[in-house]
Amino acid sequence: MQEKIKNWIKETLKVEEDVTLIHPKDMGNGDFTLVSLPENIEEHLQKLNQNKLPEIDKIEKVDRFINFYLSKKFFSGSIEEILNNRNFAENRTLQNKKIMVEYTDPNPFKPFHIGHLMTNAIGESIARILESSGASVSRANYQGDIGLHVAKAIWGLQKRGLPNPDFSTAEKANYIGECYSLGAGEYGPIHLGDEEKESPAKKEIDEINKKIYDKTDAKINKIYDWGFKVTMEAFEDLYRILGTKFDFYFLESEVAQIGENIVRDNIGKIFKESDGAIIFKGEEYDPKLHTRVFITSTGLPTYETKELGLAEEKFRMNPNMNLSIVVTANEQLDYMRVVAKALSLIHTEYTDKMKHITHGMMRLAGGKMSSRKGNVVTGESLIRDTIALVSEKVKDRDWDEEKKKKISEQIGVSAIKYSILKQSTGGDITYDFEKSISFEGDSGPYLQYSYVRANSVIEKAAKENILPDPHPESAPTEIFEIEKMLYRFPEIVLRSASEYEPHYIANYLIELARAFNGFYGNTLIVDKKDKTSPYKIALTFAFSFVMKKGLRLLGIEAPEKM
RNA sequence: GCCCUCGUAGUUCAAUGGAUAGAACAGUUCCGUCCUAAGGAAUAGAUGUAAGUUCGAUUCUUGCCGAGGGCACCA
Repeated sequence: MQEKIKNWIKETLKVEEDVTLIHPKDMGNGDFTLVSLPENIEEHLQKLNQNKLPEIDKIEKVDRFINFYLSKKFFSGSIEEILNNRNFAENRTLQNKKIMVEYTDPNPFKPFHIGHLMTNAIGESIARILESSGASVSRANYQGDIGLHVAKAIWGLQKRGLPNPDFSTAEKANYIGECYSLGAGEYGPIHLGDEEKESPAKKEIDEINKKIYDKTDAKINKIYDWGFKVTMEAFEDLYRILGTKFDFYFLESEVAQIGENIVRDNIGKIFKESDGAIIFKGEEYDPKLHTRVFITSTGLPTYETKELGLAEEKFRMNPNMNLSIVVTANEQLDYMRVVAKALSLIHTEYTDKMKHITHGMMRLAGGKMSSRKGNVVTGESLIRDTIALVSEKVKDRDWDEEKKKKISEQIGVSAIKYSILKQSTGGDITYDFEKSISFEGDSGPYLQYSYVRANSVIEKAAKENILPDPHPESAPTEIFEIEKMLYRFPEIVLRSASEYEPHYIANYLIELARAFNGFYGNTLIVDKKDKTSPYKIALTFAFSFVMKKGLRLLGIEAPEKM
């Protein structure tokens, strides 16, 4: 609609350059506003009025703004479109584009952290938003299956012994996480007064680390295989609850050699030797970049090198890929720029096909983290605790156990995901545990609740045999705020996709829910005596459809009951 | 020291260079037999600072102040 009005304005006024057409902040100022310079404004107004589009009811001038009011007919038409078009709000801007999104990236043998939870929520939502623009999206997960962290966990497992076989997968994974913490704590130097001494555990852990690489110790191999399987299974359980299904799993051990070959093939051209290490001098290409080590003086490939191997592997596995997106925390921003520069020198054809999206840290309000005591708040425990608290709230509902479990998961996950996605990616967020479980106001459960309310209205209408009717003849003359918002959904989705920003959708949905709840509170929707009831029910249908679709784009499920 | 990100109500967050800077939580008031009150209505409260560009700046540029992250053998 925005494009249509823009084109009409350009044609009518015979201007070539783009015009500024926006939604006014205050709906009392119409549905669209043309911002123009003071000269000729009267003349423009006259021309526009003479050549008025059928969808436009009224045009008026306030200061230098020309405001357009859409007609009731347009709104009822948009409601009709929402009801008839299952693909409403989808677009084809990325049709035939192959995009890979890498996100989550937890490490086997380590806990699923809050950071992984954030990356997952953002990555999944971006994947879905791109899909709704017609892209063919594959989801990728990259995991560190080798390295010191694994050795620390195995050292801890040897010290404490394997967990009780009756433990659930999640409990076993937590146990492994504790063993990792034990190993990590013992690895550091011991302080004796002012003296610093290497801990005896360091030597043992380094020894284990070597054996993990060369696979010569049968006992360690066995623990490794068991631990790898347990943590990966535990991650899968979380992905199921979170609503993610990955198409590709990349492992550090698989891409390390590929990356090393790339680096060694380009020594002298792109990479240089320095103090025995192989480095890339980023600042020679761009003052904003810096030098990074790709292969250490002991001959081991670093993270940067593995990242090169990973990129190459992605393009190999997914030929003709148009875009490779990686979602990580902010702290990787500067490394990734250097890596991206090196990669674009090796493969110029990748230069415009890589995008790095970063997010901030999640801080927990109220001092909930107490790592020393071992009860660290992990992503896994955050999900578990939130769901448990929701379960408590719905325990008296008249549903069977399975339904209670499912709905508690849907609500708990939405509480967490919404608090991550409601604000722009990039900044730190504060997760207030207490607020999230109170479900008040600006929250995922509030959106879900609005959806459930709409559905129960629809159910009631069905029982009373009132059919929805979006045609203007049955519409009340009043134009509801909710009508003025529903038709804008496709614009919001488009913007989210082009900026890779889910929060536009989250903010839109909260305003939409508020508009619907206002409508719901002030209007009797299902009423046999009311001739406009079928229109109001159609409106409710349209709201329910858009809300469900919007929640889906955020990676949040819409429960049938709450 | 250099590079990146960011400073908006008491708090947590919004605002494609446009109108009176939007919400939510906390505060003060109302609305209970009703399509689920996990709700609705009302009320009060903010752009770190100094310049510049512009008809017009929270948004763009620069200085300063403040916060976080990154700057070679960890990932």
